[in-house]
Amino acid sequence: MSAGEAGGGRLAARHARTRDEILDAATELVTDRGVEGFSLHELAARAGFGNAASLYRYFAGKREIVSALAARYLERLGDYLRRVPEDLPVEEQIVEICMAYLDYAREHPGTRALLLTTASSIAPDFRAAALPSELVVRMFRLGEAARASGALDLRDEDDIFAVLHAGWALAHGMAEYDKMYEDPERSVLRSRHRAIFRAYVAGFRSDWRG
Amino acid sequence: MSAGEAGGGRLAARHARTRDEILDAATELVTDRGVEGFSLHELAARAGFGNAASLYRYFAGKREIVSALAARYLERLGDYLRRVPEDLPVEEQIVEICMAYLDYAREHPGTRALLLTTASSIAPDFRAAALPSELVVRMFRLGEAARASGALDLRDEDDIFAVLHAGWALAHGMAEYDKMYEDPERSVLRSRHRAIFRAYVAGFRSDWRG
DNA sequence: GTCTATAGTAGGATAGAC
DNA sequence: GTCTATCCTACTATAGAC
Repeated sequence: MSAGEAGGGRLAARHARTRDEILDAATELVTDRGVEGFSLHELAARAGFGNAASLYRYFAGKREIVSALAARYLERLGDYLRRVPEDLPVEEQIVEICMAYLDYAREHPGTRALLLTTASSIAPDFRAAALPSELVVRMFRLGEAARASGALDLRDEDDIFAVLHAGWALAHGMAEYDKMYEDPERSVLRSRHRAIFRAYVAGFRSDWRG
Repeated sequence: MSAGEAGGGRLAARHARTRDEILDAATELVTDRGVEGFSLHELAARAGFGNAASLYRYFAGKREIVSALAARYLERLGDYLRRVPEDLPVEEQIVEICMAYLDYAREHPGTRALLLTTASSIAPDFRAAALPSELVVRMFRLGEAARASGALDLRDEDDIFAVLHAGWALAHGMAEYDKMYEDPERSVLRSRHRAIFRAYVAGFRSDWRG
């Protein structure tokens, strides 16, 4: 290979690494103060630069940084969800997917907002990409399996949607609640959370329409 | 009564009315763009003033406006919750309280964030006051009644807390979800939402600990 | 590729005429 | 009580030296 190629490759790798480091620093700031609460000046300082100007060698501007950050953590949330074994019984699988969401929220506090909100003032056009469709499909398959096996009382697609809807809402709400009341003994609560998710699933076992 | 008193009273009333109008305008702006997304200039314009300076006759600054807004909507949420009849069966009462939260969220979109988040960049010290303790007490009484009557499988105070925790999370999450996917046929969904809340309560009827 | 310097903008808040 | 005018600060982004 030519020196030019090798040098280019190394430089590109270094460039990518620096981008990652900037995103690492941005993560801390976003966690602490939110997307609109941190400045590029602060970010540059935390990433080891003397001035914000240097950041523009790596990103076109704040919007691009926020976009890249959202993409990164969307991917990471996907990792958590994918880690749930597919061979678990349907009900447990639903519970564990909720737990995975909660785990993500605990381990990446403050990044969830990136995945949900349109950071309008930063990027009027920007909306975080959806979860990989592979995962969305998995959720619906799960609901379909619960319907087919009779594990849950689901009659049609609307019912399946209701269960998934409720699951997302519950997991999201619990993550939100936990964020407000941070707990020193967090590990104790995991079993508690799992029990609540089990109650949620159990609620759909027999007629729940009224 | 003296003319001074009467005049003072009238003027004070007019002052209060203007304050209210400002808050009305602020509600629209907060709903559209969020607490940090609107400027006093915009607010003044929408409230019928030519310039932001006039606002300072009514509020000390933006922080005070946001605080007053939060107080107003906290009170309003209280109204929704109080409207739920106290003589309903326990389970239904829990369901209807969740529905009341959802109704509030639908009818006052965008104000919920005020009640939850610390609007840090606007008011570093500000955190919305809690719900009137009267209402918090009611929730716990409700959980206690569900335990005592055996309507739900609750063994101790932690279990009661778990039910309430789950209810809040579910209602909050559903409101959040609905906000993201606004629906033209919203009224159709109310029965759907109620069914989901019923499923949630039903999940706690028999052993839900695993 | 990092720096200094600075342009350009926006928003909160105040002074003072009327 | 409302207006015009202005100060101050903070922030994004760019230009250009090194």
